[in-house]
Amino acid sequence: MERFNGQAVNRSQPSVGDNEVFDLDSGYLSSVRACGHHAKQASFFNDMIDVRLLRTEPEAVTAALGRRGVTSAEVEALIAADRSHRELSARRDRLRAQVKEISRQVADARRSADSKLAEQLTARSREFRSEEQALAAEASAQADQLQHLLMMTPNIPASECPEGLSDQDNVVLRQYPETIPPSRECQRVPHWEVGARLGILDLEAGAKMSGSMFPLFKGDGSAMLRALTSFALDHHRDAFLEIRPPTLVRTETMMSTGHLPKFADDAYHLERDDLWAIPTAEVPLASMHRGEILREEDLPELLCAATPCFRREAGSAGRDTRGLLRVHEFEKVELFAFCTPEQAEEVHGDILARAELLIQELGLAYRVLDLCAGDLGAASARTFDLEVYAPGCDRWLEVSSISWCSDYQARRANVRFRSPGGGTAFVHTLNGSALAWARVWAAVIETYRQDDGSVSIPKALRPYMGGRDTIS
RNA sequence: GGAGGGAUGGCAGAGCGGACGAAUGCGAGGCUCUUGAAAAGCCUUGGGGCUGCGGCUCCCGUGGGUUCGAAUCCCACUCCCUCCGCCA
Repeated sequence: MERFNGQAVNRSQPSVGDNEVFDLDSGYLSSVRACGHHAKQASFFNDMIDVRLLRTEPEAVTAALGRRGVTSAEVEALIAADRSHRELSARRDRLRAQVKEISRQVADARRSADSKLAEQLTARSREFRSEEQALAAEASAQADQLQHLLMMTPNIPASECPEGLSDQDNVVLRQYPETIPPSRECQRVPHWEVGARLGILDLEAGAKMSGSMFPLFKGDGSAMLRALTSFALDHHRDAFLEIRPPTLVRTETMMSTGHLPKFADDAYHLERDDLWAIPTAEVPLASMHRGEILREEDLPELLCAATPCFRREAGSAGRDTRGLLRVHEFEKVELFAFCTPEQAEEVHGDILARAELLIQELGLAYRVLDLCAGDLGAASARTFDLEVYAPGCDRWLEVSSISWCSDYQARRANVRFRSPGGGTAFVHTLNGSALAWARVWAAVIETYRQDDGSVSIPKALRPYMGGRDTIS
């Protein structure tokens, strides 16, 4: 599928899940494949991992989710809720069937003018009905409970994910350049100082308007942000369709990507209109085909969007508060794909390659991390992070996170495709930033700082900044 | 903000109280015919749960109500569309 991989970088990318997607027995796998045909009932059965897997392979699911820190008690609660829900609805259905049968008899009795019998039957039916209603209420409460548990459960990690429960266990796959050259004296100034001195970053002004961690860029600082966006969009234009989505979205839209219900505290919510400010363009893009059945020949569908991103950063108070290390609002170019399960590995590699290539063209040092099972985002089955090195603050800054979400989001958003055989199956979704600008901006400013205090503009950006080569 | 209209299977669209899980058309799959293709004809074509694997049953935006019986009647909610007003 070279057609969507115009700029192959080195092909030594890691293997992102071979065909044995989950490292379990083949029965498990075939059940993964076989159960793509039941996405109709939007209420319970298309959320997160497949409920059927829970029934058929409870140990495998428990083990797989255990790798990312879900306790077996939690999985058991899920299984119990499912069982209880099925029992209740089966009983309810049996009662409904009886009511139905009786009403048929009523019709007969009426026809044969047997009003006494009709009377009796009616009375019995009423009893059944009230019993049915009680049971229906129970069943629906149980359904809500199951639904809730399902929505809270994260995706099953790919077997290739490194073991581990925290970011300590992430694996550095490679570094570029292999050995980071020692930074020169002039590079050892943090970007907030460089930015302030050159008048291109005014954190105080941003704080005045909106509070701390809302940066304000000025002059060439702002221009460089625009340049980065144009540079990236042009870069991906060969294969990715540019989208400018809304940045305020509904609750369902946030649910689909796995950002809700569990992580509500991380997002900005507009209470009056019940809309959420997107934390990433992945959110609206994943809902672009909500409820649709795509044609297999249209896959992979590759999308690209530049949007602002909003994050409350709750729970990280006091950490990384300097400069642009952690901000509430930043701009980002996001790549997103809908594809078949078979295409996913290649698309994942392609997005990673594109993000890497951008960093290389910007002349920044970076490394690629393979996130361990415990550090994955809720929706992801496998994630690679890209971190650029910022010599001024002497830190690695995460500027991209490239995730394969298998069918987790597709299930929640109910996005399927029809294969030539006629059947439907959930698509796979992938996303990755290419790239998140605030931190890239910081790394560029620090890396390109010169002895005289000016900052030279990376060659790749000069065409987008009127051909100039220096910010001074 | 105001006034209307609508939500049914992959899509379009009928059904307006009793055999409707749902007509019809299109699409899709299979078969026949053909050197092949087209055309034509025949058949199949939503999903869940239970099951003694022969079936049974539930689901017509969501939730309530009326009724012996609801896709069909009533109420509420959600979403979509049209028109008017206001505004970039």
